Amino acid sequence: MKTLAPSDMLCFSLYAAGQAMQQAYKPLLAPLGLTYPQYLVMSALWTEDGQTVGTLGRTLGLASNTLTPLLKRLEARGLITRARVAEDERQVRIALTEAGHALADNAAEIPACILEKSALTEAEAADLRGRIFALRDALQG
Amino acid sequence: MKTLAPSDMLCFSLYAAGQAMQQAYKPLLAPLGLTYPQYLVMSALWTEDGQTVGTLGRTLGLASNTLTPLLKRLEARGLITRARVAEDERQVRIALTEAGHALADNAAEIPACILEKSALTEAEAADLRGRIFALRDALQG
DNA sequence: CTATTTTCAATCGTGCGCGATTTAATCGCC
DNA sequence: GGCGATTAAATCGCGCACGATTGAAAATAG
Repeated sequence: MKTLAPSDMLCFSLYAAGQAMQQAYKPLLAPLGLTYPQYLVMSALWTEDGQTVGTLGRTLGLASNTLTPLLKRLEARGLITRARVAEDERQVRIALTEAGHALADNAAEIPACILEKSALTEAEAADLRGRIFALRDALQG
Repeated sequence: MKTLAPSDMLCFSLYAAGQAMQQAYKPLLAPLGLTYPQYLVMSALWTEDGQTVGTLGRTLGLASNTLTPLLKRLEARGLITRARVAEDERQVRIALTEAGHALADNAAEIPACILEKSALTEAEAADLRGRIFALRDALQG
């Protein structure tokens, strides 16, 4: 059994494309002062404000050991607030500040820019996205 | 313009699938004592031994600031050697030790295991790999 | 109603990724 | 041959990811 070269590995294609994607986002996120994982968190909050750390983690596939420091940085920037939930003091609710909410406007053009860089049509991108999510589901199922 | 939820983003599918892939590899790599990036480096060396740090970096899309510490760990484990190239003392050649070469046998079944976990046929996996590499190329082109 | 178990977030340590800089060797040009 | 420019690797610092543990709050069992 010959060992596969990275260029023949499905896993490496994901690894390399994921990094290329982060590089593609970098110049678009730099004006917002966000890293790529921070942008994902903000996107989740723009979609649904007031999520708990646990809900955010389930959405993004991240645990508190990753999210807590990241959220503290967003809080330090004044983009979010972190507060214990009254009904269940174990949970921490993340809420957008006015500045955090306003940042969505500055990020509005990013998806179109990325789609353009990807050289895919909207339909092709949606199809590929579906296949990749299916792969993720199969891998962790 | 409404902001996209992570689940509607092509970038997030890559991000999430990449992490799921690493998780899928983890139990297979644990017996070898390798992390996933270390496995990619070893795979590159199993494919072509004696590469320089720069060549490895170009193959994997990693710079010396990532590779140097990783390679030092592999060297400390006795899997590789690091030596300056005589004709050009700026370069460092990475060579497999006997142990490093032998480790390929223990890793021989990994690609088949991953393919099985992915729930794809070989042809489907190859097609998806091609599309994802094409996306990477478009993003960094 | 107390005791055990479970759940949620935070903390700690390790290993990537990468921007920026440094050091050293080689190349190009004169 | 000498010298500035380029190239290769290493170093430094920061921000993720994640396994493991901790501490506190809530749910459950007895």
